[in-house]
Amino acid sequence: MDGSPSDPGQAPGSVSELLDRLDGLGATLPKRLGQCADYLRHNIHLVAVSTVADLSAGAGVQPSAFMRFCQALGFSGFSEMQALFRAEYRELRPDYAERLSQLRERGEEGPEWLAASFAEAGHKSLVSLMNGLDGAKLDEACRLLAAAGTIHLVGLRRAFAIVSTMGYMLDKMQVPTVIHRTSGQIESDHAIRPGDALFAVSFTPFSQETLQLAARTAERDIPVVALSDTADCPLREAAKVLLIAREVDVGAFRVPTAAMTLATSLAVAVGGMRKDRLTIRSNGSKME
Amino acid sequence: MDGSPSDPGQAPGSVSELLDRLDGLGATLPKRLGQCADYLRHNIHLVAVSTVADLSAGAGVQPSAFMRFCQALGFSGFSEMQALFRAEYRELRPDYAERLSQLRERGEEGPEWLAASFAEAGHKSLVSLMNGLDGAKLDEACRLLAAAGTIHLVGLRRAFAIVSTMGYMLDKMQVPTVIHRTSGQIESDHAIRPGDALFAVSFTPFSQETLQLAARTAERDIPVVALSDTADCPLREAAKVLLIAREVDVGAFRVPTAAMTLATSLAVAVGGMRKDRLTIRSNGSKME
DNA sequence: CCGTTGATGGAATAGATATTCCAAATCGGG
DNA sequence: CCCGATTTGGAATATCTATTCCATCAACGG
Repeated sequence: MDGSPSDPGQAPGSVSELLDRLDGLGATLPKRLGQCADYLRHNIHLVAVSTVADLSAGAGVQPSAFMRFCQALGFSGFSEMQALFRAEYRELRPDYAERLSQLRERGEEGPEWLAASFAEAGHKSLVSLMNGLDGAKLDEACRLLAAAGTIHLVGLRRAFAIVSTMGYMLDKMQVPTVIHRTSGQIESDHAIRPGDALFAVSFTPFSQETLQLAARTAERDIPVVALSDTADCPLREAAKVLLIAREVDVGAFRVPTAAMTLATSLAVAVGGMRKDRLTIRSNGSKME
Repeated sequence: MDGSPSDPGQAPGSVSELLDRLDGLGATLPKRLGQCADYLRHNIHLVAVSTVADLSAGAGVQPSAFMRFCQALGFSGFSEMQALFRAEYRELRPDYAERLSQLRERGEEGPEWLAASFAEAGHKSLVSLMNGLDGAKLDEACRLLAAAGTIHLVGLRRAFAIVSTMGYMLDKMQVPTVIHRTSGQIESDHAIRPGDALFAVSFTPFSQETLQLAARTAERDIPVVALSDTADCPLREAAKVLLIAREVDVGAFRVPTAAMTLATSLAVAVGGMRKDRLTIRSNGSKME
């Protein structure tokens, strides 16, 4: 049955299985098939809605080469591979898009319509978050916070939800954390000591309290990591790293979906690095 | 050029334009084309990845009927219509899916990988939120809160981010709101007066403080609206309406994307209803 | 009840698209 | 430098999909 020796004979049953196999094949593929593999890895989302001609052109190869590539992956041909992507697409796909279109029939502005709109906005925010995300900056932010003694969090108004969540998660992971509420007193400053770090969150319009705390902390050479919704925010002066999460709005309102997602990722990553540090320090005996 | 009188001659330039036109055509369509319209409204997401045969079968009509339907919408044929959906799909589509697949190459567990995972989880949470959303319950929740004098919010730990955001938004919309922090005192109770309403948020594992405040408030016949991540949560006894928002997790962690989206929708809807109420009361003179 | 108009189903056709095939090119080893 | 094995490009073909056409059917007005 399976003539060629490297062919597993079985086609992948899901997209992630396919990606596994792609990784498995590694660099053993001939030049043109390698181009196909690269192109596929970077443009998975196109498979469901494109033709072999489109894809092969994108990869810079002949259709026949792309065909051979599909077969090298274990499929009978392109159609079988595409079926996989289409099936996955059908399942995961927003029923909410349908819902939105149904809701336009009976008047808008109701809570359900709002929910659908905010959900759609959330999808878009997440997409744009990932499109604009700078891996290096994120790594750096992570490193700074993981290296700190105590992590100080500040964020008011809309931003408070973010620091509240981060504070809760960091605390659960046993990372020393303080949430600052600048209720008039300036005493916050003294709690932030050399060796600590400050994570400041502020969206337009920025609260003076947050900006000032960040500025004073930076002046004392304590590292500040900032999260905002725009790159030209006053925090960029004080911050060693400025992360951006912009939300898609519905009317004048927005859900902090992207910011929340980014902040949570950061918290979990920092928690993970901290755990490693602890494990090493205590000589491997303390786990979990 | 355009022979038929009812044909606008111009094809829609986007999916939402298409839906507009669908609504415009309303019930003027003959039976079979009406079936197509219905099916399309409920299955928009299938168009990009299906054939005329699939869709017409789904709608229960002949391919030729579906063809006529596409033309009635102003397209030259099905292909032109499908192109629209495919284009929209290509644009909106998660680059983050690609990113995830690229990241599997160079080791996992880094912050960027986490962000991509949480983003994907967020997409799924939003989809499942909208799939499971009960419009009637949401309306009812909205009505109860809009009718209240002051809206009281309670939620601790993970839930605090939710009430914090709601409190901020309601306040911005000039809805009288109090966020309760049960810092030991029971005095919270006295602040909640007849005519008010309580919005209680609690996720597993539930905090006693929230549950108890909700229970005591319900006993006093003050309406309680609850938000949780599971239907069998202790709040269901006290609550007149229990809303559910379940999050997809990454490992042991989750971002409160769905809950945040639902809560924000509720807040905006309530704010809208309040404004109407105000406008009516003040005899239409106060607008903005 | 009949004739006209519009809608419908199904088969025929035109057009894409996937898939295969083979000659030419390339590569690697002796 | 040559020979065999592999890979490649492009054209030929098979398959599948969209699209049209027309005979039949239902609805409606006279």
